[in-house]
Amino acid sequence: MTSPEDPLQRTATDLRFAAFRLARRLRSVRAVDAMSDAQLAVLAALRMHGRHSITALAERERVTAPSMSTMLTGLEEQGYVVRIPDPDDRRRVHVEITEVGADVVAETIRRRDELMAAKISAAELTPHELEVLREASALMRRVAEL
Amino acid sequence: MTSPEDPLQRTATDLRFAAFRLARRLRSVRAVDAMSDAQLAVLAALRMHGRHSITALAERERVTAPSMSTMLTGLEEQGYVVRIPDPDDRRRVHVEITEVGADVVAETIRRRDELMAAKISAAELTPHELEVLREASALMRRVAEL
DNA sequence: TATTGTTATACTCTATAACTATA
DNA sequence: TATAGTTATAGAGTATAACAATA
Repeated sequence: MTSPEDPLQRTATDLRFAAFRLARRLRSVRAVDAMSDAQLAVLAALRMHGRHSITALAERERVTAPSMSTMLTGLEEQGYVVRIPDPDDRRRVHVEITEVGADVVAETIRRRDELMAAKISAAELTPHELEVLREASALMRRVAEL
Repeated sequence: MTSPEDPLQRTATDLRFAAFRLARRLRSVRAVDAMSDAQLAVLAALRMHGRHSITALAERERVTAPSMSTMLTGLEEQGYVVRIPDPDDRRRVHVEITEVGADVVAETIRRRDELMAAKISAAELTPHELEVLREASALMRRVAEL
């Protein structure tokens, strides 16, 4: 067990709070107003990791296959993804992001990075503080993957 | 404008990505399975900032008043909040978190901190790296508030 | 008239259960 | 039989429009 005074536990609490705050603030920035977080997360996964079967995509996003299926129908109707039948296994479907879909993700990321950069700039950090944030980013990714 | 090689812009991108990753991973931890992120956010706001009018709470959570009203009805039925009529202005209602509601928030935070601490521990960080995360947490909060 | 909150209605995201098609 | 995906149905959270009560 860890006590509240344990530096590790204190760091955990601080980091949990800070990451939530920052993520929440950034999440409100979108390229397309009508796009939900759930839809954006699916597009981002497809853009980063390439085509997925419905089942694989559902597992990655931690939703059920029927939920993913209906969400994909919506994304497909809006032209952000395409369903591609698998020629070797006719039960399967590959889902791929379209150019338009990828553009929406790229533009959203661009706007979020822009906001993030504006905030960091406004904070007038010292070179040391900037370096701390850089190092911490890498550590946070490492910690999150465990 | 900033270029992609700009250290500030690079830090912004790294930090945006890391904060999202970490927050997403933590968000999946709950004290009560049936509780949604939206409900938890409302309870956390009430616990941290005290009683709110419906309008004020809707603004804080960036949803419309009707959305907040229906969500509160659900939370009230589950015993997590109470509506208290304002004696001086009979249009207004104050929303307050109950002890049960506060316990749910506290337990959720406890579990998330526990997970966070376990991950940091598993990462076997050096004292320097731990200190970097601590400093960065404070900087991130400062940046997020701007 | 303006403000505070609710009700009516509709759409999306989520789930579970039941189904179809294919392996 | 098992697997991949869809359809049917229901509940929660979101919105806008229309409304009631009060200031």
